[in-house]
Amino acid sequence: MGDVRMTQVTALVLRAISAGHRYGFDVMEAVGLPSGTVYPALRRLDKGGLLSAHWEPASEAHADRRPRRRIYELTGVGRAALPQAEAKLAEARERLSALAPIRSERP
Amino acid sequence: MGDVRMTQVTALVLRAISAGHRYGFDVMEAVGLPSGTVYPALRRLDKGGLLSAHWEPASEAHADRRPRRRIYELTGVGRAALPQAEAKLAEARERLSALAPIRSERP
DNA sequence: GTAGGCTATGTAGAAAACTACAAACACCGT
DNA sequence: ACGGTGTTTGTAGTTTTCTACATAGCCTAC
Repeated sequence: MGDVRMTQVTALVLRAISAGHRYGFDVMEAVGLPSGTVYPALRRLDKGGLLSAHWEPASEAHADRRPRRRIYELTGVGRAALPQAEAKLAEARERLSALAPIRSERP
Repeated sequence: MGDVRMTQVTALVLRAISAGHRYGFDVMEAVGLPSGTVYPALRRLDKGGLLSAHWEPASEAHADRRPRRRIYELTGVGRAALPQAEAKLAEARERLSALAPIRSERP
């Protein structure tokens, strides 16, 4: 339950979960990042207490004819961290769109 | 002159230089990233041959009453890499704004 | 029965990015 | 002479992210 650094990736993953994307592969597709980035981020958020995780019942996987998924849900702490995540994303969005005008030197 | 990986940060720095922000501190302000991120990125771009660097003449710094600046310019290779950089930034912008809708399962 | 194609989770090792600091120069105030 | 503010460049050490796999379940086709 150490504290989690709110990076761009963790913010994206947290938002994806809050939007209803409940397992790793789905989050990967939603945010467009590879498994080697998403799964470690999910684990950090889990260990940090912002997410809780459990394996779906084998019956569901069997009914859908696919491997079992690991289901993530927002915790209270995770929900409380959402505004901070959105702030981080807004900050990043600004960085990408806005480029400060060139300072005129020695006018 | 090894090849440089086009990351979000290197793309931002490259764009800042192409927009006329010619030294490290200026790039830092333009892109809103700390020195510990920007200076290593500048060095990678320099070593990769996308930028060329030189110290401004001491006379200019003295005239403006400040420490000397290290001036960066786009090389031909750097200019050629700009579209790739913009593509990377567009990709990142999309990731931040768009969140894929939730897949309905077992309809 | 094994090869191939999805789905799904995961890891090892390298590269990059972040935090926190250091250092130097120029000035101003006391 | 010293501390403070501002500009500019930089580094050390840690954490995060990326690339490139690996593994496994479940299915279809050969």
